[in-house]
Amino acid sequence: MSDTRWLDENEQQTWRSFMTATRLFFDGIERQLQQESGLPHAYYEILVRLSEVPGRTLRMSELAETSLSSRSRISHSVARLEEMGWVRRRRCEHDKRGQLAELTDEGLAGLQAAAPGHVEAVRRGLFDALSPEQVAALRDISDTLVAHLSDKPVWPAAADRSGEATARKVNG
Amino acid sequence: MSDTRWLDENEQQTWRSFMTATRLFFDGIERQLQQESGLPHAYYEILVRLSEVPGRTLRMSELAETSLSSRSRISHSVARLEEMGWVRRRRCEHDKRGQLAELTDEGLAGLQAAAPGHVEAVRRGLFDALSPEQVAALRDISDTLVAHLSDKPVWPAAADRSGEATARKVNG
DNA sequence: CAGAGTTAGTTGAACTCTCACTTGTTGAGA
DNA sequence: TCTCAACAAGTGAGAGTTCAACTAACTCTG
Repeated sequence: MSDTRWLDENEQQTWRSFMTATRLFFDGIERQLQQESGLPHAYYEILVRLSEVPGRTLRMSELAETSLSSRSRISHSVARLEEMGWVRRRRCEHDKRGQLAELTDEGLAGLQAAAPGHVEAVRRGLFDALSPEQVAALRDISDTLVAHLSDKPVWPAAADRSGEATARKVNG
Repeated sequence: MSDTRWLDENEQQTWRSFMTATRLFFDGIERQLQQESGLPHAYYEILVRLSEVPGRTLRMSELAETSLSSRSRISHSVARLEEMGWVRRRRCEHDKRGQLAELTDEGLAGLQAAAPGHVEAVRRGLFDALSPEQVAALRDISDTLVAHLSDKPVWPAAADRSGEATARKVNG
């Protein structure tokens, strides 16, 4: 631990620029969605996932995985979306522990209403700025990072995403 | 508004990959800092900015700008850091509206204690995964985006960052 | 210099997210 | 079959962020 691999000048500047770019960009995305559709980006993504699946229905845990959310977050989010009438919860037939989240017609309509503004924001903030070569490079880099981080994430996943029972056993 | 410039297949996949990569990466950064140092990444950045400036002191609004935070966020964050004894607030001489935020010795020590783990996480999550060419490309892309988004952000800045008085005047 | 408008910073409410804990269910092995 | 670890999901407290409203100080301009 004593010999930290510090960042050199180039890495330092790359890191800061990357951080600044992503903050500026995602803050803008978040604000656009919030203001025009009253929806956090995370909620929008949940709706997208549901809309893309046959039956517009997914188990809570699958929804959590595909939206890169914790189960707890999905519970809270779906509860909120259910209040809005955009998602409906149903019991799971074969596993009584399970719950199914289904996108309602209202939810689909809401998503379709929100989509144009959101897509426009993504285009303006990202693709309008980058050359085709940069877009290709960005995709390559992102794919590399996703592969890298899916295997061994920067930091062990939250206790919430299961495994805490094991940890308890091991530790106590 | 009716002719949305939808994303084509390549853009769609680039966008999703980019989103996934940044989420995975920054979630990891956040978790590492929180667990090892009990600090949100935003707070860490505040400490870094203060540590880099002569006198380890910055006006609240300058701090807000360089940390890409709203004034309100900075107010809350500095209040929290002050409670911890890591930052001290002082009055500003020449502008009685102003407040100066100063990094204390404890704050500097805390930052120095947090740094190695954080830097290691950045390296493991980002630079260990990418080739030198990819790092160069990432820097180029990020610089491009920062320049683009600083000029015309995806979405108008929050009311908090001033200008709402003007808006009120124009609208009313 | 008076008043209008602007700027610096704070505050509180509302909301989301995380973490740790709890409930109820499933399934494998003694 | 009984038992207990593993799993699915929900819950509530605590923390951070945002937004709008507010106070106070500054600065123009007539």
